[in-house]
Amino acid sequence: MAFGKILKREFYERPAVDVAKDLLGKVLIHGAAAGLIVETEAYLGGDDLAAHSARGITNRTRVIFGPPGHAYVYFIYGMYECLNIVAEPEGQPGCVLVRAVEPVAGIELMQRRRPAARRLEDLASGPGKLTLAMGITRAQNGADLTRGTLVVREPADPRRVEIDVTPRIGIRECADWPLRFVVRGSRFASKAT
DNA sequence: CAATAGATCATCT
DNA sequence: GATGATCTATTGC
Repeated sequence: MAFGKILKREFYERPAVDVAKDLLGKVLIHGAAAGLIVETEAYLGGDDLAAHSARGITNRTRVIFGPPGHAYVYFIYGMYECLNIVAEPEGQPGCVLVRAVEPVAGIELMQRRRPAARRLEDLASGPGKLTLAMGITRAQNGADLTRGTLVVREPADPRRVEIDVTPRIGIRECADWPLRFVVRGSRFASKAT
């Protein structure tokens, strides 16, 4: 694989907002499938009531309070899974929802897993689509993203990207907080920009 | 095009 | 028992 180094634990051990912005342009890899991250959202601790961690530690939210650089995968709407990456030092809640990637490897595999996607731009242009395309399920909940089959790497060809900031999608609480980050001009981001 | 309904279940009240 | 960090197909302009 012609990608750069795996991001280290320290990358994730920072405020969720910083991690969310800096993940744009990095490469999400699961097995043979890989994609450039083009859209993320930050979910914070404190008074961010939109975050799953806002009501404290439960069986489901446990990993959000755990060490950074791990995956938080949850099941939503009876049908879809969403991938988050835990940020902040251990003990502090905070994570980054990965909403969309630009497919760069294992594209045929992803297309097989997403027959409904007619165009490359629709393969992983949303949190539910992304997990389907990449084959990510709750089996990956708690997985360490600095080792194993699910990792994030530096891109082979790092490019500087411009970032658009918008409110987060699909939430009721804190619906106007500017915590969604999108690679400007990307055709692979979700549509509700 | 935009708007809407339906699918479907883990989690928390 | 209600709700939700969604997606797709379908309907109606």
